[in-house]
Amino acid sequence: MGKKKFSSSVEDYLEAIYFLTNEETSVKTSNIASFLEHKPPSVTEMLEKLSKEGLVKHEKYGTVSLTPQGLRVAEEVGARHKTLIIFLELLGVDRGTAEIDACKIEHVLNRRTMNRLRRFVEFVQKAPKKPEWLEHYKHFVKTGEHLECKKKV
Amino acid sequence: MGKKKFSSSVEDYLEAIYFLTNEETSVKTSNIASFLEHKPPSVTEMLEKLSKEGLVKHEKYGTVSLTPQGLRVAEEVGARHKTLIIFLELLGVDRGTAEIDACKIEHVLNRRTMNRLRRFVEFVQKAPKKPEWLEHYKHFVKTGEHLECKKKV
DNA sequence: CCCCTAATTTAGGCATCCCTAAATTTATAA
DNA sequence: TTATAAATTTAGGGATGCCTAAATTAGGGG
Repeated sequence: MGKKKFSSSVEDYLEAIYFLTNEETSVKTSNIASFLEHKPPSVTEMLEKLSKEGLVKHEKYGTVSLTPQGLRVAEEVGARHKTLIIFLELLGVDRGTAEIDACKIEHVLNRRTMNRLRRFVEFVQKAPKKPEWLEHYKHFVKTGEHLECKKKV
Repeated sequence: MGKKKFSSSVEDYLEAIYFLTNEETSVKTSNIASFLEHKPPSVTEMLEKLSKEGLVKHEKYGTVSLTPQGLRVAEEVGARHKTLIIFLELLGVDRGTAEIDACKIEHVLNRRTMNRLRRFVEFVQKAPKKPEWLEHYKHFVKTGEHLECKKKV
C-alpha cells in the first residue's frame, strides 16, 4: 500500500526515460547516458536493476521503455519537479538555478512539505488578481525595503 | 578563495559537533554517534577523515573539537539550517517535518536559492505589520478558497 | 595496584553508483 | 556479402559511508 521508496538515482533514471520517451523516437542506452551525463556502462547496469524491479522493459542491445509501474513513479517525480521549478521561480530564483536545485531536492522532500509548496503555488496562481505582496517581495529582494511603509522611514 | 565543497555527510558531522559543543561538557565519539544515529565505528572513521582535512581536532580515545575552519563550515551550515526551518514553518510545515527536510536540503541548495529563501524570511519577519496574505495563504491551505474574493464565488 | 567494564578503535564487509578498458553485438557502407 | 564502425554490454575497480565483530584502551571500584 505505502509507496515504495526509491533512491535519488533510480528516480533520476525513470524521470530521464520518461522525458526521452516524449522527445525521441526510441530510447536507448546512449540517449539516457548523455541526458544524465553518465557513461553508457553505468546506464546498462542501472537498466538491469530497474528491469529486475519491474520498472523498465529493456532487452539487450535494444530499446528502453517504462512499465506501468515505472511510468507511475516517473510521473510522480516529474510532478514534484514541475512544482518545485514554479515554486522557486516565484521566489525569484532564475530558471537555471531552479532546474539544478529542483533536481536535487525533488527526491528527498517529505510529502507533507511538497503539499505545502504545491499549495503555495496554487495560492499564487489561482489568486483572483495578481497578488501585490509578490511585487513587494521582489522589491524587497532588490532593495531590502518594505514598500507598504508609507509613513516615515 | 572559492569555498570548498563538502559532502552532506561531512557537513552533518560538523553541524552535530557544533551543536554538541554547546550542549555537552565534552564531545566524544559516543555523543556524536547517538546524535546522528550512527554506530561509533562510523564516527571514528569520519573523525579521522575530518582530522586529516583539518576540520576537527581529535586525539585517540579523547574528545573532539572543531578547528576554526571546521567551525566556520559548521556555522554556515547551521545558518542555512535555521533559515530553512523558519522558511518551511512559514509555509505551514510542522516543526518535525521541517527539521527532517531541512537536514536533507541544507546541503544541496544553491547559494542563490538560499539567498532568496533568506530574503523571503526577512520579508515576512521585518514587515511593518503582520502580512495579511500569510493568513490568506493558511486559509487557502486548509480550505482551498481565496479569502479576497469578496464578490461572488 | 589490579581487574573489570564501558568506550573506542581496528579489521573486514557491504551497498550504491559511478568509472575505464575490453569484448561483443548490431548496423552501415562498399 | 563482408569488413568496419558504432553502440552496447561485460569485467573489473574505486569512492563514499555505513555496518558488525573483535581487539584495545581508559577509568573506576575493590
